[in-house]
Amino acid sequence: MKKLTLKDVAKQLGVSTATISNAFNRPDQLSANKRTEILEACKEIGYTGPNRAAQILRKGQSNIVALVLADSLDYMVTDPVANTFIQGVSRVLRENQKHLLLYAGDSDSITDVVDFVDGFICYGAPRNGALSTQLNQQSKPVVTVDFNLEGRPAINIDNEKASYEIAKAALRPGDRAAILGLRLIDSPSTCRIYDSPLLDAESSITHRRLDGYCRALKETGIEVATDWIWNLPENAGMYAVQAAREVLQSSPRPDVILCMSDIIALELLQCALTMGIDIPGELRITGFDGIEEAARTRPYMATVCQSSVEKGMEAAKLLLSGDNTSMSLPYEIKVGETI
Amino acid sequence: MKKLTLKDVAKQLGVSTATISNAFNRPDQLSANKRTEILEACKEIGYTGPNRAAQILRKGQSNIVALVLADSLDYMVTDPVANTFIQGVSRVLRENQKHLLLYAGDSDSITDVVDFVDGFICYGAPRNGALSTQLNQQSKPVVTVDFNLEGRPAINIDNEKASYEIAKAALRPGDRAAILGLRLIDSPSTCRIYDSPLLDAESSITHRRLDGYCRALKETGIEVATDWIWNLPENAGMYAVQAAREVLQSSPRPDVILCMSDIIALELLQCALTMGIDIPGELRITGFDGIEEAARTRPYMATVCQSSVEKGMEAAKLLLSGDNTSMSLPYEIKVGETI
DNA sequence: TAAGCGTTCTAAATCGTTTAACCTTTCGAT
DNA sequence: ATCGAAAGGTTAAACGATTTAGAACGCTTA
Repeated sequence: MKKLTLKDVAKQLGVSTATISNAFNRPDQLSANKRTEILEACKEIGYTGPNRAAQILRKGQSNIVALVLADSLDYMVTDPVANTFIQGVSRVLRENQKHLLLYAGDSDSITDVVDFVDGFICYGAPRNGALSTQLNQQSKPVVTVDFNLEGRPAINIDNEKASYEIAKAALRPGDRAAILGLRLIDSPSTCRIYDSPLLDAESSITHRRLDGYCRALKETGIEVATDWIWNLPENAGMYAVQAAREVLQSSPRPDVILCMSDIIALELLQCALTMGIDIPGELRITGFDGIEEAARTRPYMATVCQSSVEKGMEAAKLLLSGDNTSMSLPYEIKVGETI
Repeated sequence: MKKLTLKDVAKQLGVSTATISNAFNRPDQLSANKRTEILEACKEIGYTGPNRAAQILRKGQSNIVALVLADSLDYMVTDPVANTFIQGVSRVLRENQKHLLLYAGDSDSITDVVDFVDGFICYGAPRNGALSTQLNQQSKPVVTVDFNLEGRPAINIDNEKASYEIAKAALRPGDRAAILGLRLIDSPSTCRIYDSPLLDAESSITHRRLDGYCRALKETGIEVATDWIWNLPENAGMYAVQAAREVLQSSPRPDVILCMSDIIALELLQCALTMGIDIPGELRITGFDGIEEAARTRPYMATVCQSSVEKGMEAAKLLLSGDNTSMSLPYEIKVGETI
C-alpha cells in the first residue's frame, strides 16, 4: 500500500499533474470550480497534498530555518537568555508556517544542512569559527544576532554604550575594579586573561562590552590591569563560581565588579553574601541581560535589560523579510540595589 | 555562477554519475584508488558532496528528527523539565549526525513535515489531540515520552507507583488533602475539576499520577472530593499562583497538598511561606520531577526525582535503533523537608 | 576455445514535484 | 470573416541525486 502521488491522483481524476499542483499551490492558475472540485476529490481519496520532500528539491525551498546557536545545544538550550531568544524566534517562525531546526555552533560544518534550509539565524559567534566563514560564503540569507558577519544584517543592542552606562553608574573615583568577562580569550576554563590574545575582537559583543567598561573606567580615572579581568569560556554557573571565589578572595578586594552577564553576576552575588560581604556597602556588582532571576534577588541586581524574546522575534522577521538592513534594539539600564 | 552538481562533476572527471555517488556513499562499490582520486578532485574543484535536498527525495531519508513537544514552543522551551529533555535528545542526535527539528504540539497537523523527517519523538501528549492520531497513522517511527500511543514504543517512569510512594510518605491518617493537578481536564485556566470529564485518561501520565495519589489516599483512609482537586492547563508558574492562593485560602485548609510538578509545588511553597504558614508543621507539600530549583529552596522540596536528560537520551537512542520495545526508567523518592 | 568469474564502471529508470511553454476553445471587437 | 486576447488546460523538461541491471574487461580454468 504505497502512498499516493500527485501523478496517481492526476490519473484518477483524469487531469494533468500540473492542474493538481496548481490546485494546491497557485489558485490563480485554474478556475475556482475546478479547484474546489479537485481539492475535494483529493480529500476523498486521501491525498493530503504534494510530497514535501519533492517540493524541497523542486522549489529549492523547505520552510526550514536553521537556528545556529553559539555552542552545543546541550548547553545553549538551558541558558535563560538563549532560551527566551529561541522562544521569540519560534513564535515568529510559527506564525509564518516555518520550521525551526536547531543547529550547534560547535559543529564541523554546515554542509549537511545548507542545501535544504531556507536561511540561518546565527545567535552569538559560533564556537567553531569556520562556521562563520562558511555561513558567509553560501548564498542563503543569514541574520546574525549578538555578533557580526561582514555584509550580513545583524540585530544587536549597542553593547559598548550600554556597558559604558552601567559601569558609569557603578563606578566612583578611586575604586578598585574587576571585570568578569565572557569569551574574551580562547581558554577551556575560567582564568584571568593576563596577556592572552583577544579572540575575535571585532565581531564579538563581549569585546564591545569590554570597550564600554574600559571607556567608563578611563573616564573615572581607574586603571584595570589584565590580571583583574577574568574570562569565562561559557555563560554558565559552574564557570562563574570559580571566578567569583577567586575575585572575592583576592586582596585587596575590588570595590566594584562588572560582570558581562546576569548569570555570572548572580553567582558572584550569592558567593559574596555567603562570605558576609555587604552589598553594595563593601562591594558593588553589575550584571548584564536582565534575566528574570536578576530581578528576584535581595538586593536586586543592577543590570542592563534587553528583551531576548524581542530579539528573537526581530531576527526571525528580518530573515523572513529578506531585508538586508541591520537593526539596533533598545535596552534599559536598571540601577537596582547592588550599586 | 551556479552550484556544481554531481552531473557536472562526473562530466569534468570523465566518469559516470554513479561512480561519483558511490565515491561519496558506498566505498565498497569502487576501488580505493579511484575513490580517493575522485574525492580529491572534488575538493579541488569545490564540490562539497551530493546535494542534500536531492538526497532527501531520492533516499527518503533526511537525518532530521522531529521533536514534537506537548505545547507551543513558546512555552515548552522555557520549562526546565522539557528543557533538559531536549538537551538529552539533542546530545544523542548530534552523536549520530542527525538534526533536530522542534515541532509544536498545538500545531494543526504534521502533514507539513511528515514527508521529510525520519521519525518523531513525542514529548508529552500533544495539546492538539489530532496529532496523536496522525502520528500513529503514518509509517515513520515514533517514540513517545511521558505519554502513550497504541503500538508505539514509550519511555516512561512508573508514574502511578512513584506518585503512590511520594503521597504515602506525606500522608498521615486523618489528614485533609488537596491535589494540584496538571492537564486532567480540558480547561483554558486554572480551576477545580468538580465533575468535568477527564481528558485522555488512558494515555496521560498525569492521570497515572492521579491514580497513584488516590491509591495512597484510600490506603490511608482519606477521602478527596473533586472540588479539592485543582487542574492547571499548563505547567507554568502563572497558572500555579492562582491555584496556590485558592487552596491556601480555603477553610479548613488542607494538611497536605500533592502537586503534580515541582514548578507547581515551588510556587505553592513560596505562597505559603509569604502567608506565614509553617512548612511542614502546618502544611506538607510534595512535588514531582526533581528539578534543580526544588533542591535549592529552604525547606527543600519533597519530590520524585527523574532524570530528564536521560529520558531524552534514551528516547533518541530508541528512535535511532528502530527498536520497538518500551522502556521504564528509574526514579527516586526524595523526602526533603516539606513533609 | 569457450565458459566462468570478479571487478569496475555505465546507462537508464526513478524519487514526486513545479513551472515555463504551448495548445485549444471561446468570445467580443474590428 | 478575421483577429487577439483571455480562459483553462496540458506537455514535458527540469530539480539533483540513487540504484539496479548489465556491459566490458582481464583473467583463470576445463
